[in-house]
Amino acid sequence: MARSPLTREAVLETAAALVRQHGPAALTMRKLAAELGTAVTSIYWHVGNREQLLDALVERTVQDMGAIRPSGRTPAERIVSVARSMRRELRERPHLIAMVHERGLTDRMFLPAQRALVAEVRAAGLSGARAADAVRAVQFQVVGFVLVERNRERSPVQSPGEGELWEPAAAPGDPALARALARPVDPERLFLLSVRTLTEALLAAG
Amino acid sequence: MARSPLTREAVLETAAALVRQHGPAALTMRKLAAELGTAVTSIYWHVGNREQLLDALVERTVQDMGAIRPSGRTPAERIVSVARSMRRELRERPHLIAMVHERGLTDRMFLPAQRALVAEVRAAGLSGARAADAVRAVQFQVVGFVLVERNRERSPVQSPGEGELWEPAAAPGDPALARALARPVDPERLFLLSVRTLTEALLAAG
DNA sequence: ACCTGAACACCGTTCAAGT
DNA sequence: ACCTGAACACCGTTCAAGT
Repeated sequence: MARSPLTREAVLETAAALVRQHGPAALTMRKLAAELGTAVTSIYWHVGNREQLLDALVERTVQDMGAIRPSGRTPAERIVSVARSMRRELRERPHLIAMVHERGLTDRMFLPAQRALVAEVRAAGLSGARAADAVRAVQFQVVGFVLVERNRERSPVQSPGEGELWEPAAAPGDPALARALARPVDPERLFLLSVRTLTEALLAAG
Repeated sequence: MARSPLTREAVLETAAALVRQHGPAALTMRKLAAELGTAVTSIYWHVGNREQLLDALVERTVQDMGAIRPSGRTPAERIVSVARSMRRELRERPHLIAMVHERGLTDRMFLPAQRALVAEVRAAGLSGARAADAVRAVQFQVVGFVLVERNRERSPVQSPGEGELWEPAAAPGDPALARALARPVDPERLFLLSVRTLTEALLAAG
């Protein structure tokens, strides 16, 4: 595909596509060059070395994160809605998000979401250091949950799975508990439960 | 250092040391061979290829995770103590833990901790699916928090840091909030606050 | 200003050959 | 049973040379 003159934008575009589909490990300078129909070394002229290329992709991702529109009737409901938006946005770009995270730009990426959280926390009557704690607790919880979830999906075959390890004997006198632990996790449900519980407890302190 | 006959144990030992100090990326078959004073290819005879070597290291780490001894007077206190133990164990082996996690063995690694959590949750009066939810919510929260924390430490220079972004103007009418958000996160404190809040709220439902 | 190929120093892995 | 070096196919990066 040796086409129109190579441009920084084109390089980033193709690189982003490669990462999105196959992860950052699949982004080699040589494959990228082949994809673009140029010599490997041309890439260096436009975007610098591999590290700088990845940095540029990350920067792009951070810019692309949309604004957050809270919805719901109470502050708690609106915080939960913000959390769900954060999770959705994270899950849509798993590879790129991991790279953003590795570069320590997660906070900057979540600045719009954080502003929304601040507003809701204040609306619930919290202020000062207490309000800051609540905002950060929710933010850590959401990002952490998505990280755990992502890794679980990457290798869904827990060996041996949680299941086998939780024979009824493991929770004597409570077969329902044993059965529940033997079932695979429903992440969506657990996420909602966790965020809702934490949020309501944090706001109740106000 | 061409010494005594090469053994699988020696290979794993040296490999683990390399990973512990410099991370998995620094573990190349050639460097490992140099460290051991053997030919690169000897490693393949003893532990197989690089992937299998990493798998073996992970297996070792999982086995090494100690048992958990809860402490405290109430179930909530004891759950928080379990959470702190989990966090400490995770933080002591950051690289290896990340590898365990990538291979989806986190659940198995935390089986002892999970048993402890189950016991405490039941002691607090929860049972059935509700108890399972509580256990998993705490487990996700702890692992997630440590993952977030770890990535933050790896790249402590948030650019621009949260600080600059939270000029007093950002939280109009609440300079204390703005100041609190401008300060760097105290992970230890935030961890305790988050776990304690979530735990107490989860147990209160029982 | 932009693009190129050759060359370098690194990888993981295979394999035939040694003892 | 254990260890070896040579060889292969892949990396990222530099650099002098082209237009």
